[in-house]
Amino acid sequence: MGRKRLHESTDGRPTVHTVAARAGVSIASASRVLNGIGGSEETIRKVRAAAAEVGYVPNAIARSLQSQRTGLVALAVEDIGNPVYVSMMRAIEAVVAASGRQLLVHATGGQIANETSLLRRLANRYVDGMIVSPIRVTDDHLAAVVQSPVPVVVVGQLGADAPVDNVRTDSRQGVALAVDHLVATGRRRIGFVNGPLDTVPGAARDAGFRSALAGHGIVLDERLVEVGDFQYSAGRAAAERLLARARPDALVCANDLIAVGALHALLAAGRRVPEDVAVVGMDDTELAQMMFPQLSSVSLGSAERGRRAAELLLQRIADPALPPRREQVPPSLAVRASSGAAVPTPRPRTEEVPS
Amino acid sequence: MGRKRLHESTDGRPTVHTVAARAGVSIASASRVLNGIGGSEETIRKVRAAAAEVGYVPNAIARSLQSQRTGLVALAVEDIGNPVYVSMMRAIEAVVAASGRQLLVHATGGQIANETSLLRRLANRYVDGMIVSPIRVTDDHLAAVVQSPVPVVVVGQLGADAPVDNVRTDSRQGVALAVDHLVATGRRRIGFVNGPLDTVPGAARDAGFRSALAGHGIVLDERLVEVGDFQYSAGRAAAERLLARARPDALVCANDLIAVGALHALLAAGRRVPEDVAVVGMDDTELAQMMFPQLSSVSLGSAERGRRAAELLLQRIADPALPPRREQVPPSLAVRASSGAAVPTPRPRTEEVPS
DNA sequence: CAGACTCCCGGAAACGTTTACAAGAAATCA
DNA sequence: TGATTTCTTGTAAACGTTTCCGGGAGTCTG
Repeated sequence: MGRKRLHESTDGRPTVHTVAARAGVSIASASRVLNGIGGSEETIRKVRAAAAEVGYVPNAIARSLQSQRTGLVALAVEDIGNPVYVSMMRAIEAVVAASGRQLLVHATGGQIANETSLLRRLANRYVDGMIVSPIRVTDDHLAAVVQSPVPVVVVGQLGADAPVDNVRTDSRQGVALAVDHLVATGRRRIGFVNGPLDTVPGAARDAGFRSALAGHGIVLDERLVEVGDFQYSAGRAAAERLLARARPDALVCANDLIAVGALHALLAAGRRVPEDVAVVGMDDTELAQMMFPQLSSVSLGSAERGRRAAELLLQRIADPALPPRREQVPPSLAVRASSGAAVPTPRPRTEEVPS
Repeated sequence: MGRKRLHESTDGRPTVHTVAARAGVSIASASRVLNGIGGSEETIRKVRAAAAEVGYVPNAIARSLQSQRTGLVALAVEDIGNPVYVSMMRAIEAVVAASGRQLLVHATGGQIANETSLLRRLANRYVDGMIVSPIRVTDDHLAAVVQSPVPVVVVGQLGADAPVDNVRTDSRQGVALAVDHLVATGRRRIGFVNGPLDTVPGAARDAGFRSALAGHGIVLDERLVEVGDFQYSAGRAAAERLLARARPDALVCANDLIAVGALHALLAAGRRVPEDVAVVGMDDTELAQMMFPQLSSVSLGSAERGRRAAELLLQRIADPALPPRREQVPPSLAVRASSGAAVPTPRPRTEEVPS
């Protein structure tokens, strides 16, 4: 009686039951045909026809519940407007796509609540695995990562010995590369425009800057240090504040967006780059090459870190029992016009121009 | 017998059965407590404790199968490296987040197969709805959109009367705005660096350029038209080819990335911007303001289009029976230094600088 | 104190799919 | 022809959750 109405809802979308009924076979046979395994010619024909007639499209959620996988992988980053994450994403995408999965990206906007909620939501089986690149880390956050039901790989620094797959770089050393280069080219009043100190990269870069200066025996003038956030306009504002009270002969910037902001601030203040002030950015994004003058920038290997993170993730999905691994990608410095000794500003040298 | 082992797998993660058994209540009660509906104090205490002890985390896939919704919305775009999609994404994100849902982004890389496969996969219930912004449209593609089991909103041009929610702009008119402006400021040899003609926006902008010139009675010199793709480096290469064979006094570029490439090509060729050649980009992205000189650019209202698309999507999710709607956002022109009459190049006027 | 009402609980159905298992039919082989 | 294998099919369990429904205990009301 009531039993009979089970899968005959007139309004809803067709299910495998609908198809099976229409084809006059069992749902098992229908499912098998639709998945291309087995079935006599006659059955195959009938099921295919029935499916086409009713416009059957399988429900991926139900399939995933059964198969315990979704074929989806997620990447959570702060700010997708930052080109460093774009290159990281492209690298991840390539690896993930090669494994037949699809990559989804979520921008958390730097709100930690947002990121943990994402972890709690997506990681609860909507995706087969997840790569997160947090810039702030709290205990709550770390707990969410560790407890996640699906594999999670972290790009960036995490608690010292959290049992989590982790790909990092040494951004302290990265800042040191920039400082060394500037000192070697004769700069002494080196300023620093950083992101927030309560972020992991912000803190690391601050420490790196101080220790690098100390390594050269330079006493840091605190007026040469300013903090904004990791965006263009805040970077510009921070640089303007700095320039209003001090006269640096070089600026190290905590990422390329800040560096572009600093470039604007400098030119608006009538300082020439690099003649009066050298500028070095960080992350070595596409943006660095798009600017005038082209920006020197410290590469933190974002594409490489993304690639490795994706590989770690796929390995762990294949074998969840693996021990936690940690990989490190070394920074390197790309010297371009913005920190060249006496390169004329507006005309980049041809060999530095991307082809 | 075998019946008893049902939910006692020793290896797997805890389920609501595990929690219920441990708390000594039924799964119904456990579920109710975990969802915060009903339950005596005693039951609530026991279930909460049991859940905490076993580290229970609900399986979102199973929940979605039951509830027929996931709380996720997807956005599929070509190239997430293009800042125009970043601003669109931000606008969408704001609307979607306000509805308590999460936004996921997928970059299709312009491969049409990729996009239809995404539609076929994600739209099959992994998400509650989807916004797609295709630049190439095939019949197959259109069929995938129309047949999608979940609501889909298209940003951009689609077949004339496809029964699909659609938010578009008039990019022909957008190009006309640029041309009108250049003509009004005395330019006559106006070149055009476009994206691929087999894309919807590429074709529309080509048509717009030609008809705008014709509207001013200017005969188009075909050597002033060049095609690349919508990326920076291809745009630069295209501009170089154009400059090698013609001497424009202005360049209209089909988007801001191309415009930046053109800027490089011009400066590398020793032409001053805007004194020798005026440049106008398209999309009015953040990038336009980051360049030297700051780029004039035609805004196609990407943020507004995103916002409207998100609203249409949410409305349709709430009521799938709505008739298909179409909205249009008018273009507008932001004039900056790159097309100013005689503004000195390196120093942008302060009022044009973002604060 | 009987009846009505509320509250809490457990059994079981339901979401839509895949798949283990067993049984029946057909084909092969000795 | 009888036994064995192969192929196809259908029944039903399973994935993990939510929720309808009915029953039982307790409380209120007249």
